[in-house]
Amino acid sequence: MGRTDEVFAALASPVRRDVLRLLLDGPQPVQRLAEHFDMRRPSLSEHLKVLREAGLVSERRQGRFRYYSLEAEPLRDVADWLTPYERFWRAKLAGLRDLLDEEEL
Amino acid sequence: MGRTDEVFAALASPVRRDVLRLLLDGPQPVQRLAEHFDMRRPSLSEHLKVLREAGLVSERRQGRFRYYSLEAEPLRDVADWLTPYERFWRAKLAGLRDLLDEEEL
DNA sequence: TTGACGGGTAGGGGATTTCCTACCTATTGT
DNA sequence: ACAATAGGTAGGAAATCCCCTACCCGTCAA
Repeated sequence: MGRTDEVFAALASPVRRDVLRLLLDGPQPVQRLAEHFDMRRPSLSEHLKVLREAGLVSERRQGRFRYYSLEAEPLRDVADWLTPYERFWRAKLAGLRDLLDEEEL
Repeated sequence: MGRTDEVFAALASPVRRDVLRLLLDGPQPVQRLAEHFDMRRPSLSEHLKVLREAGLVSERRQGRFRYYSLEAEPLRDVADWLTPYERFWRAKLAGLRDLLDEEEL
């Protein structure tokens, strides 16, 4: 599994996407993140592990707390992957779909 | 599972992302798509089903062929989801550039 | 020092994924 | 009409995912 694969796989879970959204407000300890989820803490720990291994979060230990921070850089891969499709949904919005269809066949 | 969930889940598979990439060249029958994958056709059919249910492809029957087309519009959800993170990876890049500039001194 | 707290790991169970082979339908060419 | 072709569905096996409980370590406070 390449790194981009891991990033897309990590984003496949709504829980993990929610974690990233929460981290937009800044680094937070696990407990605070856990308040937002209806699951036991070890399960959240595993989600954090997936995010860590995809490079999407980092942790900083401080006393008995572990602050998790957003690492958005791998998301650039997603944005880059998305680029070639952009013109297609823009075309759709502009009502140019018929034109595209003619081009295609 | 909401629609955005389905889209992210569909993109989690490298095979399905490859299918979308192939469809950038225009609608194609299943056979032609299958040439690019090391798997039996029914397995590919199931991947196509996942893409269909996520709204990422559509099919048009013509004779005994089924032409699959890219439907990029749901990808806009992904792009929208990405937006709030953009400034973070830009910040990171700027930081790296600053570091490099310092080193160059 | 001892308990409580923050948070990770181990291991298991059920659900889901992903591949397979076998089979089915619809269309086309002979 | 019949065989071949395009491609979907059925059902099963293996792997993976996601949640759980039980347990572990490190840190802080009494």
